[in-house]
Amino acid sequence: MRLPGVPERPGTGSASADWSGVRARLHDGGLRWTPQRRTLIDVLAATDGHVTGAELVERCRAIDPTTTPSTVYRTLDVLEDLGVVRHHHGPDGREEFHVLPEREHGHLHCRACGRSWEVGAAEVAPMLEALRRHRGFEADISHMALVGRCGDCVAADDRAAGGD
Amino acid sequence: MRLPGVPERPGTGSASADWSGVRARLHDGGLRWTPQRRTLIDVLAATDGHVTGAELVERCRAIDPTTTPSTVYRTLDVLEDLGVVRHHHGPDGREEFHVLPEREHGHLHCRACGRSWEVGAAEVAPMLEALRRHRGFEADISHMALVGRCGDCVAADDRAAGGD
DNA sequence: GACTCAACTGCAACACGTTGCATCTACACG
DNA sequence: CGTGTAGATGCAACGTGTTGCAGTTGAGTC
Ligand SMILES: [Mn+2]
Ligand SMILES: [Mn+2]
Ligand SMILES: [Zn+2]
Ligand SMILES: [Zn+2]
Repeated sequence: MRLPGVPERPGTGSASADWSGVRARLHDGGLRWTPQRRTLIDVLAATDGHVTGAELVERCRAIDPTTTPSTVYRTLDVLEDLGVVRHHHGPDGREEFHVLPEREHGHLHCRACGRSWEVGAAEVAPMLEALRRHRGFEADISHMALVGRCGDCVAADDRAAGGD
Repeated sequence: MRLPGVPERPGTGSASADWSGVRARLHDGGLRWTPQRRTLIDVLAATDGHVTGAELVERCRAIDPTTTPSTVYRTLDVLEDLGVVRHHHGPDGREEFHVLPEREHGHLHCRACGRSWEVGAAEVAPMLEALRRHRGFEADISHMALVGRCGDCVAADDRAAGGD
């Protein structure tokens, strides 16, 4: 029973999602609902797109200054088991989390300009399908992060180097 | 003029390679040949396949106990610029180095059993080619690491779960 | 062999997580 | 509403790198 004065700000937060369900799913697994976990869920609900682990710790501390990194990272592990978040690693190996991805996707990171893009499952499916057929290997698309140079940076380099 | 008593153990070390050339190429770039760099080169020359950064630091310390991590990591950066080593990141984001890869390749890591495999450039070329055509993105194959479950572990899971 | 100076090193501090362990607490049950 | 207990927390120590800076050194030049 939602009060009229407290709109849920639909469209904000990731996917206007079933955060309510998380508590129930924790209980179903014999896990617990704690103040620390609620803090992190609040942060995640207000987050869109990709965010680093360190950034999540910082945002939790903004709500509750007593927040401890180990608790946040352990809770993120739990939430990933639940499928609520997914992580991959940036070019330097640091963790990046995606909250409730609507569609499964991999990641592209440009070393030159630092920007990143999502790449839909369909776009990489042929290769992953080939890996499964040839080797039986089932790759985790969400964890995939390709590093390289984006079109803009390649063009810029070409202009600087070979240009006539 | 190699002495008979000090065989080079051909086949050991990576690619029985042109380590001699490294010193010259450093000089060409205005860089220096130091005892610390020689230690790391000695370690790399005796290494086959993939090895973590931490492991390299440890092996340098075995030769020279005064070895400092920052020097090793900075030298690895230099050597990667020279193309002597390549690195990627394991499932946990830690660095793994490959010494003088004979052929360019990506990496497969099984989350369940921890084993890993190389995947030849040809095997992933179609997808990377598609990325280049559609987006202009040039992915670095050597840095690619796909995480998932290998054929053996998938089969084992299937047997445990669905098996009749 | 001495001079010079950019490249290099070592150190200390930091960033990002992870782990072991003692303590605490959510919550199922009576 | 108490009690018991498995699950969760907080802390301290650790692992893996990275960075700023002051001091050192490789190697080109005379
Ligand atoms: Mn990297
Ligand atoms: Mn990972
Ligand atoms: Zn770019
Ligand atoms: Zn496996």
